[in-house]
This record gives sequence, C-alpha cells and structure tokens, in this order.
Amino acid sequence: MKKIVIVAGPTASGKSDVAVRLAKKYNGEIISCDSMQIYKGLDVGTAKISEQEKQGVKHYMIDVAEPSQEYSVFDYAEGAKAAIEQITSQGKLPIVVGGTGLYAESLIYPLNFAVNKDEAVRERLKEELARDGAEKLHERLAMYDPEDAAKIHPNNTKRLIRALEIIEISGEAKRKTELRKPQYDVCMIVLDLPRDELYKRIDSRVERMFAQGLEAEVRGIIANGFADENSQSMQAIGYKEFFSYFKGEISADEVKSQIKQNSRRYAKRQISWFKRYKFAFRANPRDEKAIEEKIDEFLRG
RNA sequence: GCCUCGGUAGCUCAGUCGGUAGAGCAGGGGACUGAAAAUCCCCGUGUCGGUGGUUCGAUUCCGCCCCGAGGCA
Repeated sequence: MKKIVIVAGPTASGKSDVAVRLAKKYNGEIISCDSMQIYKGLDVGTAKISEQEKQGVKHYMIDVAEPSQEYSVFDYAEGAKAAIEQITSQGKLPIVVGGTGLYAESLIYPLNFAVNKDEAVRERLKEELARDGAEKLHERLAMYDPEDAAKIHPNNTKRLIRALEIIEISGEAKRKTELRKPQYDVCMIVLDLPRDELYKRIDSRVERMFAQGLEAEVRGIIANGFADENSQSMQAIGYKEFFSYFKGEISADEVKSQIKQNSRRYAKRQISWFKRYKFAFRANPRDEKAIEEKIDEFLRG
C-alpha cells in the first residue's frame, strides 16, 4: 500500500505550517483536505495558504471549483486520489492536510460511491418531508432498516433524506453499502492545542481576516455573480454571516463576533470528529520533534 | 454625607412567603459514508458580594461593611 501522511486538526491549529515544514523535510507535496478551500476566490475567509507561505511546495486540491459549483466528497476523493498517484509516481510523499473530517475519511477508507445522489429523488423526498413531516419519513426508513433509522435522528432531515434516497435508488439500506478496508498506509497526525489557546488563535485569525479585506472579498464574489447566498460555497464560515449584514439586519461588529463564534463551534466539531481515529498520533503543533520521530518511524516501517 | 435601587452561572437576569437555586445567551460533550465550514442530538457549569446575628436550618430575615447605578445635598 502507498504511504500517505495526514495532518488533521481543528481550524487555526497550525496545520499548514506543520505540513509545509514536513513537505520540505521529507520531499513531499501537499494535498489540501478542505471543503471550502477548493473554491476559487474564497481566499481570505478560508485562510487559504498564500504562494509565499507555500515556500515552493506544490499544493493540490485548492482552487479546483468555481464558487457557483456544487462539490461533494465524491469529487474530492477522485481528485485527491489522483493527486496521490501523481505525487507517488514522482517518488515523493503525499501529505494530506486539512480539517474536513469527511474528506479525510474518504482517503482513509474508500467510501462506497455506488449510490450517486439523484436530485429528482431528493426533491421528491423533500416535498414528502414538507407534506408528511419528518416522523413519517423516519418511520419509513425504519421499515427498511431499523438499525440505520436508529442512528439517524428524525430532526436530521438532511441525512434522513439521503438514507431514503439510497434505498430508493439501490433497494438496499445505507449501511450495507459501507466498506471499511483501508486503501493507503496512513500515518495520521492530529494537531491540538489547549482550548483557551486555540480560541485565542481563532479570534486573532478572524481579526486578521477583516484587516485583510474579508468584507471586500465577499462583496466581490457576490457583485461579480460568482455565487449567491444559496451557493454551497457561501455556506462557509466567514461568508454566510455577511448576508444578514448586507440586508441591514445586523451590525458589522455582530458579523465579526458571529464568525468568531461559528469558528469556535466548528473547531469543536472537528475535534470530535478526529477523535474517532484511535490510531492517530496526537500532538501539539509546536512539538516538531515528536511529530518527525513519528513520521521517521512510519517511513522506515 | 443622606436616601433609593441593585450585587445570584462566563454574560443578561428570574427566583426562593427561610429547607443550599433556573432561564436565555455564552460554554461543554457527542453523532457523522455523495451539502460535512453542512446537518443533527445531549448537558446547568454556582462560596446566591463580605461579615456578624436570629434560627434546627439563611442565598432568602436583621445589623454592619464593600462595590455599582440613580436621586437629594
């Protein structure tokens, strides 16, 4: 199996710095693992790495989609796997870096993509949801697969609809389509910081984003028609908060504090997600030595 | 200086006719297989300003002190 390194962790934990350093030391190239940095033009608000910060290290899976486009984990996995092939074929080490848990998951285990999304089915299910209510749909799911239904709360309509969509299309329940076989030899580093420190870093990063012209970036994307309020790209933290401000519903200060707060909550969700990888090595980003020792050992083995 | 009101969770406040307290927000924990920076679930974290007194028992009643806001001077 091909070896890959994954550097994960919550937002603002210092992933990019660590990754670039590792890439230089181990002759690696970087594959971003971030559901919003894939979008062109979302630079300031996603804290996208600058050319200067890349220090000459090649980065993949950044700026691969237009802000108007929909993009899914399926698209990501395709692109990222191709990048892994390319990097490996040059005899270099693929270093996956990012905070989007599901995207990382798609590289650790192959997701089963047999059941594509189907907008028509999805639309119909949404209509049924509006008409009959979540409980009804949940009961239907339970008839097909009680186990799956038990895992999905009726209020979680997004997943409820997806589960029913899979059944309609394939005739089989979701869990039956899942696979759990690793496809790469993975060395996973999960970065973490004391909560207080992480939150301080988030706050100052948001301040920096505003100083770097976040508002102008968002206005520009809208003004140029690259995306609108409903676009998937505009659901990103640092973007979605501006719309109620543009409508005059909240103040500029409120936008900023909402972005900070949403970032903190996001960081918390990320921390939760990455706890699932029991095999991962957890480290403070400043602990360079421990991280490198771990990778040395991985590359030897 | 005097009078009035207030001091309870990180914040804004409610409440206890005396039996150690609860809302919102903040915060914490968790789930996650084609939207994932999305979506969803669970959880009250406390010297009730301090100190004496009354009482079986005080955050609650009384005295004094401290702090804040307003009023009178």
